[in-house]
Amino acid sequence: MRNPEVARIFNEIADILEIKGENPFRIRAYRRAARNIDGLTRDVAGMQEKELLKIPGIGPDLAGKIREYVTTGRLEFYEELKKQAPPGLADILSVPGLGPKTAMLLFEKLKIKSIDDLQRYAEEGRLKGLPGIKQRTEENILRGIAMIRRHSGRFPIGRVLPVAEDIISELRKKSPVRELVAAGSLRRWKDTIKDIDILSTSGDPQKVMDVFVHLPLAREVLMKGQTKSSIVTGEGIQVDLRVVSEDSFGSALAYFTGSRAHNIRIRELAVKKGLKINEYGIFDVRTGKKLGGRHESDVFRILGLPFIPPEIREDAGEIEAALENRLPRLVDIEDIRGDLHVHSNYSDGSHSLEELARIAEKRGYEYIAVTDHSKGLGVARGMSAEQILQQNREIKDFNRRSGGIRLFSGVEVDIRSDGTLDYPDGILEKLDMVVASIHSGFRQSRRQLTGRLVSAMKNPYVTIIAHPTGRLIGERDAYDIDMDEVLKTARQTGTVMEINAHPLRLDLNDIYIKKAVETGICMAVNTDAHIDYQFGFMNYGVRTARRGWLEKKDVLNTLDRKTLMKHIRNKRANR
DNA sequence: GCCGTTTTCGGCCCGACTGTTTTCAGTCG
Repeated sequence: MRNPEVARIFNEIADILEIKGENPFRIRAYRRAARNIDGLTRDVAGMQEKELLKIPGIGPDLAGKIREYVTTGRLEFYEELKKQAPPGLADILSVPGLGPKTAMLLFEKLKIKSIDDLQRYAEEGRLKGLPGIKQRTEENILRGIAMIRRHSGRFPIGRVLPVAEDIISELRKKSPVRELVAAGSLRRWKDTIKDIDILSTSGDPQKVMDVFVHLPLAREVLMKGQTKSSIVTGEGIQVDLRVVSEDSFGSALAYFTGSRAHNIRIRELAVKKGLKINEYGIFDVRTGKKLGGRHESDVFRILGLPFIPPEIREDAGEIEAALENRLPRLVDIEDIRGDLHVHSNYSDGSHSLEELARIAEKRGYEYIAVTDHSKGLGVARGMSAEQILQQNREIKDFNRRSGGIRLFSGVEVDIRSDGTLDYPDGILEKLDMVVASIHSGFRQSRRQLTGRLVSAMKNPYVTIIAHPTGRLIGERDAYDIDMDEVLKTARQTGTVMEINAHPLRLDLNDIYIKKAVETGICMAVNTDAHIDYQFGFMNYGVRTARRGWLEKKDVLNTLDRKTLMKHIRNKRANR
């Protein structure tokens, strides 16, 4: 897959062009192309010019550049550009408050071409005296450098959401807010978040701003204005708060939910219809009359579009789908009837089977699958063959007694480094369902890792592949597998792919989910819960599923118990 | 550099805040 490479190069080209002060629309064209290539499920290396031209934002020029790069491994235009602006120069654009104009100035006047250079000059007070730079700017640059040295920028959503909830509840208690919601990438449920955007309405915006910048968790105040302020929390997360009037709330919410690329497309549509959209409302350009803005739905309605759910507002085809009235009907948390991957105290979970059943019942589930670790996973107190058979008997016994919730007997069987499973088929066939996953040998070759998953999927008793890429957001990269091959095999064998809802996993991720949907395979959204509160992770999983355009019909655990069992037996029968 | 029910040229989303300015450019989202 060459797409990430091509996307990176286009982004770097955009950076350099920006520093050179080129036409902003040309720069935007490169960035848009980069983004669309990155989100593509097909490899651009295998596409002919004609197919490339069908990608939004790719015209004859960029199609040619893509072909040049994938066939020769080199892009002449890019090599030339790098000679004109040193590659490190683009890095200093990551310093907050420092943009392309300043970068060029610093390079021309002082030959600064890296963040290290910049820091040295700033510390020695040698930036002062350049046009537009005085004491204050120098201080801000040093603060900015310190900040990016502390944090790489994006945080897993599971770490950010609780912070946002804290801030929202504090503001509710201490300031005169009416509406108060998180917007931005948090409302779109991206798996990683750069900053928290909060939107509110209030009769006294100034008071809200005052309370906000004095919140105990505000370590630093980046800016404070009449209607907009920014702070940085102790964890290093930037939080932007915006206050608007009640009758602008809807348009402001649409605007601050983004994504930016989505907004630009929406506003382009508006311009074509003689309308103007900003955070204050939707206006008729000719008469200046305000047509709406109180409710977010106004924006879509006035444009003649169906409502687009926040999770898919990425300019990744949702605008086209809306225009043609073929938006997906996304799966909803209410559709989920059970969890097919949870652990008990038979292995490394905290609860007994009875306790798990009570927790699941409280959530309104019809069933859960108890899937403890297999013996190979010593660290997780994996079960011996005797133990799992014992557990199986206990589950059957429970189901006989229980009138309500149903427990499925299962296992999270380890896929060993040679691709074999940790239990023989003779044991697996006694269980209702089998979840299989990789827990070791992450550094094997792409071929080996792919082969392990493929051979596990070919086992008729393997129902679900759990956390298929093994990534831990911010801690461990996905291991190197050929996802096309894996999805193709899933399709052929009738194996289900998991969307692991743990907020550090969210694996498969949105991009792969979309690809899986296109491949036509069935998925399951599971929490992998080890303790009661983790059952609540289901929402993260469902939101991620929605980002991948997943519909209810694609999700195994939206089925009723009988249909679900039929699905599982189907694979076993087709061996 | 892309794009087209304003179609092969001339557009391309829109506004808030900061710092250094005496009216605005740069940056950000």
